Amino acid sequence: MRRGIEFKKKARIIIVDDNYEHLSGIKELIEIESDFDVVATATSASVAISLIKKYRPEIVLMDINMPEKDGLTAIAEIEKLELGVRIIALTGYDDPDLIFRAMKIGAKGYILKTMASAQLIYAIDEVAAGKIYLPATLSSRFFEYFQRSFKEETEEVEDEENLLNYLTQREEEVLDLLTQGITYKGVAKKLFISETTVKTHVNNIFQKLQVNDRTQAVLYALNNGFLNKRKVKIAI
Amino acid sequence: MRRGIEFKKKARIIIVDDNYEHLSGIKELIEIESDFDVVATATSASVAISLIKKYRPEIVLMDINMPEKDGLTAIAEIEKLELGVRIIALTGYDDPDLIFRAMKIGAKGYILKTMASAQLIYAIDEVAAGKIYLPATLSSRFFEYFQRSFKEETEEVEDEENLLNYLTQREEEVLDLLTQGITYKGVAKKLFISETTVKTHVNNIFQKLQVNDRTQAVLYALNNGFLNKRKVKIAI
DNA sequence: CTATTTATAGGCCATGTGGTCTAAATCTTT
DNA sequence: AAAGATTTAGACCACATGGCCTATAAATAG
Repeated sequence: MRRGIEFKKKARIIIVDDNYEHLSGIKELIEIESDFDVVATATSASVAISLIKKYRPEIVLMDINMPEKDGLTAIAEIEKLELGVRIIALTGYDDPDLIFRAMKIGAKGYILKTMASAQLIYAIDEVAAGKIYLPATLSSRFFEYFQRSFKEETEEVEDEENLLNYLTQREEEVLDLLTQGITYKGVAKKLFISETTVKTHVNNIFQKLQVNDRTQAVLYALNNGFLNKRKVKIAI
Repeated sequence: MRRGIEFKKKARIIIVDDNYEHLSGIKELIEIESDFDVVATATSASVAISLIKKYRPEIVLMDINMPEKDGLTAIAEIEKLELGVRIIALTGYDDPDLIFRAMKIGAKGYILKTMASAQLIYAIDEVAAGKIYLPATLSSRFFEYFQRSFKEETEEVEDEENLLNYLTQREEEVLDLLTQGITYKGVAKKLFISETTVKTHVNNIFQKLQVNDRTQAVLYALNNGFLNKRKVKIAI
């Protein structure tokens, strides 16, 4: 929109792809069809990382199907450097899990090799402008995967019998302190009750949770959303 | 594309909005501009839920800024019913947190009231076709929020000194068994070593983790990505 | 080839933990 | 008002746990 008025800095790009044919193909495409500046290319992730440190490009196009060090690991490593490099993942597969993982570790875009070249340029444009770019088809997949993984997560917790529901208020308080690694004495002091009372509560908790020591009780509590209960209430 | 050839079932829609003006506006818009069937409308979430149970619509347009029972809670409840209803969240705010939460609990679309009516129809079209629809601007926000929350999550774990790194392999094995709530005896059996050896390891673990009982050790391990280490290695 | 680390194991003792039983005061529910 | 659940508390006992110490074989590092 404001093109032509604002100063247009050519974004510098590094392309990484173990397939040399494809690499030079993309390079040419970008040089001809766009006004980005391809400052370097690499056919392996390790070389790419040193090049990135050297050239500090704005954008990295990263093939994530490479032998030895794979692209995802490379992306994670680059992100860790915190150089402000914006990485676009490039691959032949529209596997939702792959997309999800790439976005999770910080990729700012994800495009398929089969996509039209115009879309590649557009993606770079968007990412260079600070946005995140996923083609509509992929973002749909991403969302499905996202929702599915989230549903499983909450289902696991709410599923069937959650023995935590049988605990009384006081027992929950005691368990809460147990999950902080506090002893009988400590709990007694905090709740202003005697140590034996705490023991009684703890024994009742064990029976209700069907465990026989505090570690198992704490693990049960943690695995069954004891701490999450509050979090979920606030978060959703 | 295959329009006209395939049998076109009119998707049934229920619209929920506490603002009556707006509600009827959308209703008219849909009835005139699309061929969806608005089977009912509601101005409160609780009424909406009973209507949904009765009419079993394919699509629900849900305003998420409503008094009393808010839209997000309503969406969560409807999703829990597992009626296969596809919900589109409708609101005036493009708050990324709100978008994220809506998608998290299962909304299949999210559109702003300020958006053009054509976009609303398009969104319904997409969602009715089984896809998930987020306008480009919102999906960008969503992704940013997604990445940010994920980054924080991993940073918390990798941050600074992780005392777990000082543990030897054997100590990690022992701790692993402790995080499963196993006693000295059990650990000894599993590792084919004597009970006193286990105690020695455990004591060393305590010192390294700067704790003084197993519960605290387990909690430290869990909070500092002990179990995640493997997961992360496999997952990323 | 020594020095260090790691894994192994034992003893001793204080204290924490868990099992079981009883029981009273208080609060809910019917 | 009676029945039931919850919270409180005690006694008793077996055993698990944790602190502290020493010590040896094996592996690793310098």
